[in-house]
Amino acid sequence: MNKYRTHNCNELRKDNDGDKVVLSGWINKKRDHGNLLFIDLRDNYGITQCIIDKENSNFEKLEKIQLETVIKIQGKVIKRSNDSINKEIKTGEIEVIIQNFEVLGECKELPLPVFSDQEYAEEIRLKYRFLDLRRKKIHENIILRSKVISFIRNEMIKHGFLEFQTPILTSSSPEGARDFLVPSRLNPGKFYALPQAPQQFKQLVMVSGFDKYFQIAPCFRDEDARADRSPGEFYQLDLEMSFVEQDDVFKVVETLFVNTFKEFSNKKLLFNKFPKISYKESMLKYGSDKPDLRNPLIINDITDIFLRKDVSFEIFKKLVKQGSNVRCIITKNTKDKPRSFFDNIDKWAKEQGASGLAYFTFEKDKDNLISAKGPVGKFFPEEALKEIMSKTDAKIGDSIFLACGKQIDLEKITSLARDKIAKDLQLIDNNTFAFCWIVDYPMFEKDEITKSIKFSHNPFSMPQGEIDKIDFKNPLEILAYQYDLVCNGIELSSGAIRNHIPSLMYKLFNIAGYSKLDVDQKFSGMINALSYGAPPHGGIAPGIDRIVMLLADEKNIREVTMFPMNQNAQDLMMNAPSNVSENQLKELNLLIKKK
RNA sequence: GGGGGUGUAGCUCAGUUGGUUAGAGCGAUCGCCUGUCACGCGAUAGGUCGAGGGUUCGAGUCCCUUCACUCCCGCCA
Repeated sequence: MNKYRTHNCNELRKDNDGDKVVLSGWINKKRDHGNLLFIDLRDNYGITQCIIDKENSNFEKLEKIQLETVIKIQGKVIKRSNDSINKEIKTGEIEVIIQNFEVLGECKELPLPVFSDQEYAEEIRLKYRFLDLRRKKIHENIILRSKVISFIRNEMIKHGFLEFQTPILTSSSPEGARDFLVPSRLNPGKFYALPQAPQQFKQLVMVSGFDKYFQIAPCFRDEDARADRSPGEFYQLDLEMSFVEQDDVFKVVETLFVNTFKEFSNKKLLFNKFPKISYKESMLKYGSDKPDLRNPLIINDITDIFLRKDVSFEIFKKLVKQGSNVRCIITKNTKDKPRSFFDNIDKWAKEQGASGLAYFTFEKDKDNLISAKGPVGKFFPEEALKEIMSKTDAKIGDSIFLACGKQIDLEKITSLARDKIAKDLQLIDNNTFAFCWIVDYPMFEKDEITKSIKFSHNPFSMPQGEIDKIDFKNPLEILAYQYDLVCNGIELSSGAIRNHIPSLMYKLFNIAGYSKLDVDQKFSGMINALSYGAPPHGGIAPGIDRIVMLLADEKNIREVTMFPMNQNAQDLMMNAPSNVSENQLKELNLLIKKK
């Protein structure tokens, strides 16, 4: 028999009545009645109420003991009387009468209470993460994360994928995010980089003939943090397949996500077959390439209305003549909303840096004529209103919010407004997951500052269309087999069918300003491998942390990360990053520049 | 790099128009209490009001500077 326990703290039931047991765990809570003491003993599995009275010689010692001390108790299980059963816990029908106990791990006065639903400052939670992780909600989140990863791994293996590890110390790449660098001792002055993703390696795995690969892969990017973005490191389900087209990848991923989300959440899936939305359509209808499809509001472009002679909204008309566009959002049946509802949204838009949102409501007057009610309604005669209604599917009683500006600013403000208005009108069903694919990303985009052409996503993506018919003269028109998976407005994943043809790759890199020599030098491993018989291949890499975040219904990625860093990329518990000794620096041929 | 929010007891927070000795709950310590499960009751200790400077007869409160944490923008192929 194990000397620490015969049962865990979630095991004993009324059938155990009379059993002699040994339990070990943390003191979760004490309730001291002077001559009678209740102790809630907690371990990973649950809680068992233990009890001792003054007759026992251990009583005084246990009465003084600190919460969160680890103890072992020997005792006897007894059934609780009917009126003292606790239905909140699985062991609530019994309790253990303590006969003897032993302290296994002492506990100092706590810097934060473990038994409490209160929220605490992150700083103290991160410093004492081992205490924070004992708390119920986050403890369960971390267990969920483990189960999700196991489940995904099983599913992948079931579908014939092989799991491989790829190097953590690799080379710096010129594209993408900022690298974390590791100095090389044996190669003075040179550096390894931690992989931003195993992108090149997984392609090399395909070239090596392994057909289907996956990995729960750590990825390192030295960029600033956000609520849904850990600084430094995160995990991807990295996967790649040979001899596939885009739809083959989609099929695998959809099956995986539907199964995973059904297994770990009770929320509804809005689509079992994820809709595909082109990048262009998404930017127009939702103002974003990560639309929240739970939100029924849709953006329409009605620039043409402001070319009509009978419309007299001169501010917008002037801007339209100068090249601006007008986009709008229709809200259904909002004619009875108070003025303050509309004005609040206009005020909010101004706070977001826009010039505000104009609005009016479609009405019918007593002569059955359509009119517009609202501050700018008078500028729109009936015929113009009819045209707006047919373009936007608006009905009498609906309202319209209008924004005018340059396309990029319009996309930004209408996207934000779409979220804001839906939130105010409570249009979003929080009990739903709405997945979609965003497809047909442009291969290139124009850098607004330098005016040069650059890759808009992954330079290794395959352009669409027949290869010998691609119009390289108009690079901004070239679409790529590049796709994102989005759920509830969160970007979960990016992927692509890869370009496995070196000659085509040189052409595309040339457009982005890289010579053949540049490509040969910077991507030598890749380009070399693709020259020796590479299969067509493609893949994707869903973010594990964000998947768990959605399943755990958490807003912050640190709630599903066991030992996260803070916003300044510091580990407050381990004191990382830290200074190193002169000797270590010397070995690495490094000098620290004094300020 | 830029913008917003927060910072008061170990923890979570209150603190009015600038005005006497800065408060509460939890936790800690001590005492009372044999059926609680957020047990209850009483007492005690615990404060550089993030830091520095300024205005003022007087600053937790107003002003300036600065630090920490956090959210957002930039950034994240």
